[in-house]
Amino acid sequence: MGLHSDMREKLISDYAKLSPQMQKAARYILDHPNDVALRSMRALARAADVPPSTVTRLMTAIGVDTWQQFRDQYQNRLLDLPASYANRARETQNVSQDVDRDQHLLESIARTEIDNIDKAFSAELRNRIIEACAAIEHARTVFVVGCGAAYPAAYQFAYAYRLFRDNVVLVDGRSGAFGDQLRGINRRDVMIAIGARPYIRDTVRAVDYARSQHCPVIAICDSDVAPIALDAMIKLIVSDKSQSFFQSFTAAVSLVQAIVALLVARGGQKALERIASAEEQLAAFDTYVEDPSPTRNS
Amino acid sequence: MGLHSDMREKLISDYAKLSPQMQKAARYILDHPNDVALRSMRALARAADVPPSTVTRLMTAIGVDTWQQFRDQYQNRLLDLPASYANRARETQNVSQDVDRDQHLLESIARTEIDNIDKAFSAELRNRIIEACAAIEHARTVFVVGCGAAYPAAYQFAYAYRLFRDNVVLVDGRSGAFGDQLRGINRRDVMIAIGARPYIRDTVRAVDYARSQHCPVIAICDSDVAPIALDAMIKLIVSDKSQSFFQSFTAAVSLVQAIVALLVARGGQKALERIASAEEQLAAFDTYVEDPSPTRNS
DNA sequence: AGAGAAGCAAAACAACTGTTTCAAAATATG
DNA sequence: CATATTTTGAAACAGTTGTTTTGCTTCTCT
Repeated sequence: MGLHSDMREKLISDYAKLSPQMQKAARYILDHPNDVALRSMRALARAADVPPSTVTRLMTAIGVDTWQQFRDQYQNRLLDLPASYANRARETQNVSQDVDRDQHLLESIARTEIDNIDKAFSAELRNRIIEACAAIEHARTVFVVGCGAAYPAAYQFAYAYRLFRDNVVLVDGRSGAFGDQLRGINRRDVMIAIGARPYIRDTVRAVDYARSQHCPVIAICDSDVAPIALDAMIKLIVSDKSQSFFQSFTAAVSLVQAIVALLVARGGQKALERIASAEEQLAAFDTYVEDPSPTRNS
Repeated sequence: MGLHSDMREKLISDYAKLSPQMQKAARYILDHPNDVALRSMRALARAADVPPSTVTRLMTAIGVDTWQQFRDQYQNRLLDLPASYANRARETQNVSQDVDRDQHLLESIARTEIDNIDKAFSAELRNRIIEACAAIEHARTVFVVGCGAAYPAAYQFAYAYRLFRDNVVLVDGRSGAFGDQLRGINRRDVMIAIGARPYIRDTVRAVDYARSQHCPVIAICDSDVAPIALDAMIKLIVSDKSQSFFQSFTAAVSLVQAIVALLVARGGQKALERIASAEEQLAAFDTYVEDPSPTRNS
């Protein structure tokens, strides 16, 4: 919560009680918080025209054990939120050994997942998501590829998208060769490829083929240099950090849902009508059970 | 002008021509730009699992004289970022109100998603997750059911779980009737049922059948009174709130991943060995594209 | 006025920084 | 298959890091 402002307030409240030289140092720090995050202590001392030892003494004077503790707070401020999660994760990792391990693992997983999603919706990514939507809207056919652990995300997109558009093909290689499903792909289509390390050969091959047919690719993956991201028109890089051996595709699923939601929002009334008719159709097939009670939130 | 993106583009464009170890380093840098700004070169090399000399070599390979030049760009980005936020916001506002609306929608989606996951890992739910793991560990066979939008979560569980246990059946009704896949289910098994309103008939029927055979049910759903949650041994209620017409299964996917992670953690060495052999098998089938280095999260 | 305390900066310190060197290992080439 | 080439990591390096120690100065108070 407090983060770097804890330090800031300590400096301000104790300012009067500090010795003149320490005040000089404190003042410089208050005026140049970024120097704390990015430069060395000695460099900062030089800039503040104070010997290094004064800065160390200042740390003990405001009740901070070490310069690194102090600096970390200022670095986290620069990183905005995400890093503070990581720090908390580290803290709790140290405490965990004696307390309930399972509980702690779950807490740690939750933090990581939230962090992943947070990054997936960063300002940078949001702009790319909007670009991706524009590309999808103009495409003749949308091909979605995702194998193994990435399959849920691919499926999710295809399933939701099909409720209001019928120009989507889920390339799953299930019904035999990929070739069948990719036949006729060309520059007027768009391929959404989802995958993270380790990259599955089938996915890479599908992307390569799409590219060879000049079909633009929207890559949802874990790195700018992932095989499926090379030469992609739009790269949506999501974090797949995970506590387990197994990479997390939560952020990818979330991202894919967001794309669909945005497409619907941009589609306006027409999209909503199509969804309504799709639901009617499902109801006609007796897909759903009757569903008496409304949702009741606690 | 370009600042840090100059460096980024150099890394990406030259990536193919770099040696494997340098690629590893380049990749880590592309994925963790903040580490460049805030940590030391040696610390970064350690995190990337690469000797320091490789990083230095990488610098010369991409035509940068010294690490400091490189780092400075990344530090500047960190300093410029907050300002550019405001700038971009203004820009987009001028360009079009639609883009602005899209941005807001995405922000709102992100908040909702994070909120959903937060709830999925509440203290109450964490205890139930641990109970669920215990039940799964003692089961003869684990049946997983999830239709429609819930299918990704079900698939996710089955896929990850199968990497270290072979007693899972993904009940998808794809290969004909559900009946085949549920044959022989009894009290020694456990069924994981995933679904939210509107409840899909097939899922409900599968749960009813399991219950009739005295098979305990772990229900992952949106309400205590969902048809699939009735008489369930363990109910894991997740929020599926969403900005769109379409409920979000992000939290369910995340929860399911957490269960698997916890099962592995509790399985200890034996589970890890099984995962290793499963991965070997996949490698033998030439599933992955060559990508020598193992996943390593920092 | 001088004993005592407080504030201060220079120097010493061990640990760590980024970089270069060099020999071994891996890979390609003939 | 042997040879040439590249790729690689351990060790060495000079410089810098944050911190502690040391001794000198400056002020205070009876």
